[in-house]
Amino acid sequence: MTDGVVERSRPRDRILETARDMFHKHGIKGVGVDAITEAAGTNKMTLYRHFESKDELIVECLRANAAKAGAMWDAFEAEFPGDKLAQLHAWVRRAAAMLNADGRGCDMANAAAELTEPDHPARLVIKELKEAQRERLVALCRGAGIGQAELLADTLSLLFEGARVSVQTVGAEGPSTQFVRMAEGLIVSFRGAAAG
Amino acid sequence: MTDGVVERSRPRDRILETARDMFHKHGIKGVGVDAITEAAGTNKMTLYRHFESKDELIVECLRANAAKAGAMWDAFEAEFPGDKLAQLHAWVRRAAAMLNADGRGCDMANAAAELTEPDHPARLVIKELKEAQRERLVALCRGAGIGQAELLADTLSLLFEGARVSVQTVGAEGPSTQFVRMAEGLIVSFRGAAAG
DNA sequence: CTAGGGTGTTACCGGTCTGTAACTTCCAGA
DNA sequence: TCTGGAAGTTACAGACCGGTAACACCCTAG
Repeated sequence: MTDGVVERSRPRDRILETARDMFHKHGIKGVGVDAITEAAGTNKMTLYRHFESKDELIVECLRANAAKAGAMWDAFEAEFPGDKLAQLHAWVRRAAAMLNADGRGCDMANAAAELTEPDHPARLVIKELKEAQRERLVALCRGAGIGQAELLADTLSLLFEGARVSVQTVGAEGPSTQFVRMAEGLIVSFRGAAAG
Repeated sequence: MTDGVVERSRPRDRILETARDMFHKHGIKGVGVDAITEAAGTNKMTLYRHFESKDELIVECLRANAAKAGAMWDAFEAEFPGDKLAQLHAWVRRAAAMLNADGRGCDMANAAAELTEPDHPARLVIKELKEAQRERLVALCRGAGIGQAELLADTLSLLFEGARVSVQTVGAEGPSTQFVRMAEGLIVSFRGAAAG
């Protein structure tokens, strides 16, 4: 009931969406396939007809997350076409909004914390997404005319990543409240360094 | 065998130490009490004579981590008595060393990712330790004569936290390689702001 | 030497986990 | 209306989980 999301759509989509939601809320190892299928209004057999294992379901969920993240970046470009600096500021606002969304951190980071086997198929997806995110942030910084684009991008991404785990450990009233100020200050500082 | 640590000491200590090690490596939900006691060279009954539940064992492990972290801060004070700026630099070096220690992130953050129940006893320990760490970092920044001590401390702590999850997701060759440069740059920048 | 507490051993409980088999029901397209 | 595939249902396998009971052992303090 609390994890509902049982709109009428194809079972595979319902399972995927429900699993994403429940993994996010309760962690991957904290949710069994039975609970997922029940919340999705279907059953275990149907799940195993569409996904060959729970691990594959996990991977598919993470891929869906990656796709959603990709769409976010595209939305920035659509909203401020060509204006990379404006897109960078949009990213900061968007990141800050995520911090206040709920007390859970990044699904990718959480999955990496749980899936400790070094050759787990999910680790590849996680790494790919994180590297893609970094490249897009670097591209924004570079496009915004910032000299040390990689360094700023890495700094901003570590700050954001840190802020997300901070809300998960000490809550939304901790150091993460300063995220926007930090990020904006860094952007100003790096732009100043490029100009001066 | 890989998770050995079976020196001859009192069973309780062996269990605690082994559990800490295995929780760190494989995650909390990824390790059962049977595996812990076997690696500690003892048995499940002995575990339950010293800890009333797995949850209590978890809490005790996190407390041990907190104690070790506290000792680290005391070591800074012992090495550079009174010189808060030197202690701050020592913290940066120490933090960087932790990044290259192994691919696993902060035990507290990982535990927070796994233990999603909002009233889990471990969450209190996690929050307390993180807040204590923040206060000690703020004290160092303030003692070093930095004007916006809280802001610098929060920035450094988010950077470090982010770097730890970064090594866990993309590996040690990702953005975390720039951690020292970022941190030292920030310290210089904040000191300059105080002077000017 | 003896008593007693800490420890080890074995077996077990009820529950949950991922994953499968065999069968029934439903529904859309021809 | 017929048919074939997708979906639902029930039951189960085999493993593991946290936690407990009952009992044998050993080692040290008195």
